[in-house]
Amino acid sequence: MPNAIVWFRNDLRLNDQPALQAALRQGFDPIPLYIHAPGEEGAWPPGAASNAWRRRSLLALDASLRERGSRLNIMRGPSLESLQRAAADCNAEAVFWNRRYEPAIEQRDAGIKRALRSTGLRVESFNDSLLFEPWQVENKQGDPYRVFTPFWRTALGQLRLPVPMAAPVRLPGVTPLAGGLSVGDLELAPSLHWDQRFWMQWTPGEVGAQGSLSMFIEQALADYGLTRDFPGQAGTSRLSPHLHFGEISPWQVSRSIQQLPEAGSIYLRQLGWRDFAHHVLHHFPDTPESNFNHHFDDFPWADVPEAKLDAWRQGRTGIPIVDAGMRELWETGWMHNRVRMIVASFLTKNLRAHWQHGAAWFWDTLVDADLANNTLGWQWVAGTGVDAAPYIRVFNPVLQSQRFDPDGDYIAHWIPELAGLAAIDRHAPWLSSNGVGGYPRVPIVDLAASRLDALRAFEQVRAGRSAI
DNA sequence: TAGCTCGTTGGACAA
DNA sequence: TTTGTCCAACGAGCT
Repeated sequence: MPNAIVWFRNDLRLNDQPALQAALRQGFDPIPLYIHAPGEEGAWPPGAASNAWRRRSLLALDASLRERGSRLNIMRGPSLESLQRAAADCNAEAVFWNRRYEPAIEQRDAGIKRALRSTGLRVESFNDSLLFEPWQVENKQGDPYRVFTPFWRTALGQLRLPVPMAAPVRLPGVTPLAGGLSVGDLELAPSLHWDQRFWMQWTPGEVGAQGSLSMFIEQALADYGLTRDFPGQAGTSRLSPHLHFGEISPWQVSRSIQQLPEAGSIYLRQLGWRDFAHHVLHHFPDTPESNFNHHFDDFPWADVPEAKLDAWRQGRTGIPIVDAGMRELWETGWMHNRVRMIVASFLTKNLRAHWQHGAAWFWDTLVDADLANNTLGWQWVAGTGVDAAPYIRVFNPVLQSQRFDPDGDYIAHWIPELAGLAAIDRHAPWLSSNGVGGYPRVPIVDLAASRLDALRAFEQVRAGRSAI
């Protein structure tokens, strides 16, 4: 049988794997290949937490390929040269991969496709990661959407899930490519081993992804609409890193949650946000670097001292719900979505730091760091992004804490210094006369005063806009 | 074309 | 303690 290279990227699975299935269906022996080329990701090479996850996911993929008689070949970039070398080495007639949508990667892949085709190779790419690719949904004017709800209404009307593609039981054997590396050679593990505790609650790879999905459906899906906002409860799917690395397909998730149509449709909407983020990133490729809403280009961000940014990063702001979230992030590589909004609002509204400070920290520390989602989320909270709200919304972290962590369990879990306080005092310990150990006695910023400052700064943008 | 509706996740305050 | 109303009036998307 002729050979075809299956270029694995962010699709580290064997079920529902369109590129792999295409190779098999077209009568090729698949040669699985992963190429390490962080320098090709533009301004956004993967962060430390992403690398730590990817290392384990690659090991898991290699193991399941070996169980089936194949193996994962690993090379170091540049990608085009690696593909050409690999193709020559194994006499491949075709190259298949699944698409990515980061602007730098889209551009790179288009060039690679042209170059490989010009040498006579068959090259095909597929969607493996989205319910709707960015160009499949458009409004009645033929333009991209800028508001989620109309995007999702249109998208849902077109939703067709593909037939499941089971992982192949056996795969043809593979002769190792010349110059092939091992996963260890890529040096993806953090040098400080700060990720050690991550793996008590995460299992990167396809098996771990299937486990997360099963656990979510058995234990949390039925109450998803009620409990997803409460960070102290296990009410969310925790599928985000698995989806980011393509360890599970959005189609399988979508099919599975339909067991419970009502709760399922609420969760499906979250997958819709994922698609919408990719839609926005594709059509507005400069948004990782600049404001989606250019009226904010003159917004008076504060020049926040590094010490205060560090207090935010390290969970020492003196606002318990903020610090609990930042410590959860540092210790697990993940943060509950409700708390992401709270810490982001605190950084961009109360400290009035540019949202890019936050986006950069999340990018480095989240195991689910995803350029589309990270950019959309930060710009949304900062008010510079896709949200047509006519006035600025400043989260009050104390109110959010009282509403969504009413018993203070989440705070007590991540901030042991405060566990001795009565639940009611954990939201704003500076109001309590009881000791709080080494925890900051007062917040690094006055919430009421900084809120008014943020509203005034926003007013400036509005005034500037109407003057134009 | 012009007008209408409504927008993931809010806060403050009055009743 | 809980619930309702206003905030101040943008702009995307549809009809």
